[in-house]
Formats: sequence, structure tokens, C-alpha cells
Amino acid sequence: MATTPDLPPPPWQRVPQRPGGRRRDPLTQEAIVDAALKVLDAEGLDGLSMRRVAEELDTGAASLYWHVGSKDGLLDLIFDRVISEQEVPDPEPERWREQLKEVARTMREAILRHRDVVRISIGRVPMGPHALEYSERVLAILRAGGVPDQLAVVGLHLLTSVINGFTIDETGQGGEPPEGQPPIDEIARAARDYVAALPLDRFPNMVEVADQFAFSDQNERFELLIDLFVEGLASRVDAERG
Amino acid sequence: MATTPDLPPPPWQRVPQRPGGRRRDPLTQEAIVDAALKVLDAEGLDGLSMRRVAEELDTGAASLYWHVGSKDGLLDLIFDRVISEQEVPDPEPERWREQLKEVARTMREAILRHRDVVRISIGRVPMGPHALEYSERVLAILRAGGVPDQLAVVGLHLLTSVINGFTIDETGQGGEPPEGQPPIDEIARAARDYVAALPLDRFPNMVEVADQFAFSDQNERFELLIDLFVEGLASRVDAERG
DNA sequence: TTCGATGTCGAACACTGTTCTAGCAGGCAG
DNA sequence: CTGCCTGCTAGAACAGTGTTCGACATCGAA
Repeated sequence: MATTPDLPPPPWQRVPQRPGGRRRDPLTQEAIVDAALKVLDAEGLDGLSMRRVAEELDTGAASLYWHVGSKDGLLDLIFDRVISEQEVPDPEPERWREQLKEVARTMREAILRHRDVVRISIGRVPMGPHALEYSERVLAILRAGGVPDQLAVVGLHLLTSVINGFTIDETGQGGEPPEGQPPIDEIARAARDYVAALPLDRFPNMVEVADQFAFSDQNERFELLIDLFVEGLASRVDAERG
Repeated sequence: MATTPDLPPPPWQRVPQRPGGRRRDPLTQEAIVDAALKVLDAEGLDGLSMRRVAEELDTGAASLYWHVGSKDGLLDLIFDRVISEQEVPDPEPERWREQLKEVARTMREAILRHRDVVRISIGRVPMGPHALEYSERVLAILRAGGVPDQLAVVGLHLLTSVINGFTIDETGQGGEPPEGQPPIDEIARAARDYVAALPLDRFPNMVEVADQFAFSDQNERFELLIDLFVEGLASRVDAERG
């Protein structure tokens, strides 16, 4: 033993931390998506940079590009991953309306489980492998229930649009939960106070209904929304099929 | 005349292009929002940088910060500006349902008129001066029509959420219209072909309804959506008022 | 005339997504 | 066993971003 192996290498002898070749734990798309989802949940979309994800994997940003092509590609994969987390039940024709509501609730839950994921979904067409599987199974429910093909397809599209819209402003601007618990209706109460203090001559209606801004049970609202939607769809089905 | 005034100044005598003081045409919030909206419509949200807006105003990016505080502040102003472009009719109690649909159509038009503005609206609470005015007038219609206060407030919220959701995926990812005319249903046809080519054993429903992916009249879809929504709301009103 | 207040803006900072390029490691052909 | 070639890693650099700083010019009032 000429030298002690554990000694830090002399600074002039530039030895790379981990040499350029293979690593013990090779990168995969899956591992990268795992890490990205972890960063996303913890720090939100604004905190999700390629460098940050690479750091989580103990490597450099450039290495990710071999596996995911671009940041947009990575976001595609995250999107499809989250879709894959949603289970869609097998069709029970008599219960198609209730089943569709279940699908909607599951979708909302998946979105709320991962911070800012709705912002990722925004311009993305759900055409990944899991998204196709997902659409297939939802269509199965609708068609088994007797919804005509065209109405089933636009219904599926509209449903996801509507849920996206709802969850987007439910999650707010994706603003980080400031410190401790997010004061969920603290904001609502502030809004109520603000609206109530408006000049009554210019905003008579706003001032009079100001109290309604205070309490906002999002679950209740969501149920109202999907009830409106599903029942409306059902009556369309009845109308179209005579 | 000792020197010719029009000569370019000698390079060592660092004379600022426009001296640091006031300019002939002083900046205003309004002028900045005008310029920003112009850039937005022309180049989309991704092209909307502070430097780009400043350039439009023939100045530097730093100058904007005196008037708008931050880019987010500027986006707030843009958002409120677009809301101000929408006219809301005076209430006609008998026609409240049709009036609400008109409001919805106007909102969609305003969103489609300005590229990517829906992406700006995403995390933003409509609480600017014009947004308040807007809410006031829509509430007037609903309450005049006999919609109970609570249902009116959540109805207004849900309506904007729903329209946001719809227009978000109507405008796609805000991807720029590539060159000439945007092949609006070229994409839809490609989607149809792709879906139709899926393995039939794993995607029986998708393959069978593939044709429905081809033709997509967004206007028709939108009418379906707001009809679902407004009629559903109306039946709720009847139910709640006995 | 002097002096703040108001407003302008070049330069710099920290950060982003992405590309370039050098290089290592394992599998395969000779 | 030797050599090479492909798959993969990763540092350095580039152009772009939002934002801040500080020096500076101009205007209205004292």
C-alpha cells in the first residue's frame, strides 16, 4: 500500500466524483419519474427543475436528457403516471351514472394527491399508454350504460375538462402552503370581509351576498358540479334514444 | 456651432441612448398593459417576457418594474383588462337562463380573442376592479332570475371554472399556430387514425368509437356544455324554491 | 437656486432548459 | 486476449429568464 485509499485526492489531481461510465444504479425513465414526482409533491411545479430532479438522483441534469428527451417529455411521463394511478371499475350497466361519478371523484383525488399536477395536464393530450387504457375503461362504462357513441366521447372529454377547471381553482395558484397548515377557509373569510366592505351603491348584489363567499365546502361544490353534469348527460341520453 | 450635432458621439464619451430622466411619452400601467397584450396576442405567453414588452415600449425591462411591480403584477393587470372587455347585459328576469348562456359565450369569445390568456387566468382570483364589476353584474342577472344567493355565488364560480376548463383544452397547449392556417381538425383526424389503429383486443371500445374522434365542432360542444350547466342549475333552483 | 420626489434604465445576479463534448464501462468480433 | 463500438454518464457552457441595485436625469415646489 503506497498511499492510504481513503485520503481525499489532492486538489490538483482532478478526479471526478463518479467517473463518466456506468453507475451502480443505472438511470431509468421510471426512476426519473419517481424522483420528479417526489420533487413535485414536495416543492410544486415551480420547484421542479431538471437540475433539482437530477440532484434527487445524485447526478447531473444532462444525464436526464438521454432518457426523457426534454423537460416536456418528462412532464408527459408524469402526466401518464398520475393517470395510471386511477382505477376504473368494470361496467355495471344499471349503475353507469353512479360509476361515472366515482370516476370523477377518483380523478379529483388523484389530482389533489399530487401538487400542481393539474397545471402539468393543461396543454397535454392524454394519449400516453395509461391514458389510452383509462379512456378505454371509461368508455366501456358509458357504452354499457347505453350512452350513444358520439355523446360518450364528447362526454368523456367534457368531464375531464370540467374537472380540470374545477381543480385548477380549487388548488389556487399552486401557491405553496405557506408554513404550517394551509388556512383553507381563512382566505374565504378574508374574501368575504373584503366584498362586504365594498361601496354598497356600486356593488349592491356583491355586498348582499358577501356571506356566501365565506364558507365554501369544496366537496359539496364538486358533488354539485358532477351531479349537474351526469344528470344532464343522462337526460340527453334519454332524449336522444327516444 | 462648434460641432455638428448630428454626428454620432465619439465612442469614449458614453452618452446614453435616451438620458436617464423623464421621457417624452412617460410610461403608464395602461400603456404597459397595451404593449403586453399586443405581445401576448402575437407571440403567446412563452414569448411574453419583460424584456420583450419593454422593447415594444422602446425602453429597458427595469423601467417596467416601477409601474407594475413584478411580472405577476403585470399578468394580474392583463387578466383584469380582458375581463373588462366583456359586457354583461342588464337583468331581464324572465330570460335569466338565456342571459347566463350569453355571458358564458361572451367569456369564451374574450378568452379565444387573446391567445393564451386562459393560461394567465389559471391561478388568479378575479378580484381586480373590473372583475368585481363583472361579478356584480352577473350576480344581478342570477338574483333577478330568482336564483338563491348561495346557489348564485357557487354557480358563478362553477361557471367560470367550467369555461376555463373547456377553453384550456380547446386552445390546446397554446402551441403556436405553426405556419399558415392552423389545421384545426387535422389533429383530430390524426387522433382518429391513431385510435383506429389500436389493437382491437385491448381497446375494443376505443377502436369502435374511433370515428367520433375525427369531427369535433367546438361550438357545438360548448353549447352542449353550457346547456347542461344552465339547465341543471335551473332545475336546482326549482327544486330549492319548492 | 436648491432640494427632494419621481421616474428611467444599464449592469449584474441567480436561475432556467438545453446542447456539446469528452469519456468511461460492458458486450461483442476477431 | 485485444480492440472497438455502442450505451450511458456528466461537467461545462450558452442563451434566455425575472428581478434588484444604484447611478442618474428631470420636474414641481420652496
